[in-house]
Amino acid sequence: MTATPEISVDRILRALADPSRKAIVERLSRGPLSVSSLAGPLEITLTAVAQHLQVLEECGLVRTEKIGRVRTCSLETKGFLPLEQWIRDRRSLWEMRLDQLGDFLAEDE
Amino acid sequence: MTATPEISVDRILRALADPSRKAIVERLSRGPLSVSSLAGPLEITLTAVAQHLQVLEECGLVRTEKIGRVRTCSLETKGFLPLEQWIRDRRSLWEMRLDQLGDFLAEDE
DNA sequence: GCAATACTGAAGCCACAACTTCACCAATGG
DNA sequence: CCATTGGTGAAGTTGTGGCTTCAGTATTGC
Repeated sequence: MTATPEISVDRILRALADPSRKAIVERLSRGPLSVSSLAGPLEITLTAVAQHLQVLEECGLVRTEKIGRVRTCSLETKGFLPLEQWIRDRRSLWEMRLDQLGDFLAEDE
Repeated sequence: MTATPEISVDRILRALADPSRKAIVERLSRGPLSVSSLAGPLEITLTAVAQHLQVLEECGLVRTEKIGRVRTCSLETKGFLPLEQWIRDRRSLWEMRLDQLGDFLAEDE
């Protein structure tokens, strides 16, 4: 019933799996930054950072806005929701199954 | 202050970013399965599945036990906790920052 | 005991994605 | 108005990870 349910989870996972992109998300969670100030601490070129930002933006984890010549990037926390929901689904399916099993076994651990 | 804090999140994300491994996790969330029954629906060899399972086991998302010649694989839902915590941390850091901003601005959206 | 099943280990292939470089454009400021 | 800063686009390089094949071991059933 959600908008783009499954595909987005794949893209979010792929996006966050890269160490540079994960680092970008972590830095942005402390507040918005320009592309060049993001590039500083990371040991990669400005171009690479811009490429990462495009991926993060496409999967809804980051929002950017260009004012003058500066592009300001900020975290879109709503972007995490599909992933969080996916994890919850795994757990609830698993526990549902364990309940059925409980009809037969009544053991500890 | 957690056990293996940051490294494990990286490994969990890398593990789940692969479509085959994500599919394995999804199928296992409905209940334990053997390696060969996991391999069936996926269009890859048994060897490939075994390799994926090793990755999933190493990052704590799957537990396996070999009885006789059959290795039974089950989901370890606790394995998701570091990732869930990481997401929560991003959000709370971000919102903390928004609160400070509220001292200056009092706008809607 | 023999065949089939269920997996394991080593080794090699290959596509892709993360990077780079270079050339370029657009704002800003002294 | 020229230099600097901030970013974009295209094109090429390369390492790695996901896959395969093949050969082997161990368990199970007939």
